[in-house]
Amino acid sequence: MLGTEQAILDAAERRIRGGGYNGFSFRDLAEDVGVKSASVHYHFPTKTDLVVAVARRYSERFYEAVEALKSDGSSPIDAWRGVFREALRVDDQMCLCGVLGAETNGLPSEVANEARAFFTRGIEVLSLELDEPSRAVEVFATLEGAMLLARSLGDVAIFDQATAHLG
Amino acid sequence: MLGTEQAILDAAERRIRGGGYNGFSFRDLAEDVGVKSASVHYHFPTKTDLVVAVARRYSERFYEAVEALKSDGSSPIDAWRGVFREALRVDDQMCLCGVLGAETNGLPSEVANEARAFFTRGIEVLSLELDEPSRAVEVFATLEGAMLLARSLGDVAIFDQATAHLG
DNA sequence: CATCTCCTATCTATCAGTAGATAGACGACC
DNA sequence: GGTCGTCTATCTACTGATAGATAGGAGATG
Repeated sequence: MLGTEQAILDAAERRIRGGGYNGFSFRDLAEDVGVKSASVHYHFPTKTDLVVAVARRYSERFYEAVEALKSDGSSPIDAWRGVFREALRVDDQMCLCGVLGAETNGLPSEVANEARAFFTRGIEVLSLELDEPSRAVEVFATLEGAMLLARSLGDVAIFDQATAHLG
Repeated sequence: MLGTEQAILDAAERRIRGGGYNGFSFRDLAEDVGVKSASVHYHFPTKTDLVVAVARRYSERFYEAVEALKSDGSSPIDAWRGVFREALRVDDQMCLCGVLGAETNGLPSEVANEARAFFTRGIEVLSLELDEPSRAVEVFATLEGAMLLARSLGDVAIFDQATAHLG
C-alpha cells in the first residue's frame, strides 16, 4: 500500500524531529503505523534509506512552503519565518535537519549529507532573495536557533522574540 | 581514582556534543577511558546521572568562561560569541545543551531540564548584560543556530558570517 | 609492629531487553 | 501464475544495568 509508505514517513519524521536519529526504532514506527517491523523494512530496507527519504521529503516540502508563502505576497524573511513558526506551532517540533545537524557524528554519512544539503540550499536561496545577500547565513542561523530554544523551553513566544528583529 | 571520573565526564561530553544522548553507550565511554563499562556504572549509576553531571559541569564552565572574557575587557556579546566560537574551533563540536535541546523528546526528563536550565540562565544573564535586554533571546538564538550550521557544514566561517552583525 | 576491618575502584560474568535486519510463508489482487 | 504487501519467526549484536569477586589502601585495635 502507498498509504503505509506515507504513514511510515510521517511517523519517522515526527519521531526524528522529536528525538533525533538514534531516538527511535523500527519497532516504534511499526507500532505508530500499525504494522510489524518487518513491513517497515520492506518499504525501507535500512534505517539509512528511511531517514534519507524522510529528509528529502522534508526538504522538498519545506522549500515549497516557502515559495507558497512568498507567492501569497510575503517578504522572503516573513515567508521563512512563517514556515518555521508554523512547524513549531502545529507540531511543537524542531526542524528535522536542525535535529540531524546537531547530532552530525554518529549519523550515517548519507544522512549527514542530506542535512548539509538542506542548509546549503537554504543559504543559497536566501542569498538570492534578500536585498542584502550577506545576511542569508545570519537569518538562517537565527531561525534555526530560535526554533531550538523555543522547542526546548516549550514556548513559541521565544521564537517570536528571537526573530522579531529580522525584518 | 578521581582521574577516572573526570575522564568519564570528558569522554561523555565529547560524545554527546558529537552525537547526542542516544549516540553513545557506556561501553563506548569505557573504551575511551580504558576501563570496563561496569566501572563507569560505579561512578555514575545510570546514564541519566551521568548526563546530568556532564550538563551541569558544562554549564558551569561555560558561564565561567563568559565571565572570564568579560573581565578581560570584552563586551558581553563579544564574550558570548568568543566562548561559542572557541568551542567550535577547538573541539569542532556543537554546544552540549544545544544538542540535548534538539532531541528533547526521548530524553529523560532530568536531562531535558538541565538543557532548559542552561537556556533560561543564558537568557537571564544576557538580559542583564545587554543595553537592550530585549535582544537577549535574539542573540542567544543566533549563536546557537550559528553553531548548529557551522558544525553541520564543517566550516567555522559560517559561524562568523552568522554572528558578525550582532555587534 | 601486626592484624583486622572497612572502603574504593576495578574486574569478570551475566542479565533481560531491544536494536537493525533477514528468511520464508501466506493471502490478495491483476 | 506472478507480483505486492504483510506476516511470523528468528538471528546476531548491542544496550543499560547488576551481582559477585578481588586487589589495594586507610585507619583503628591489639
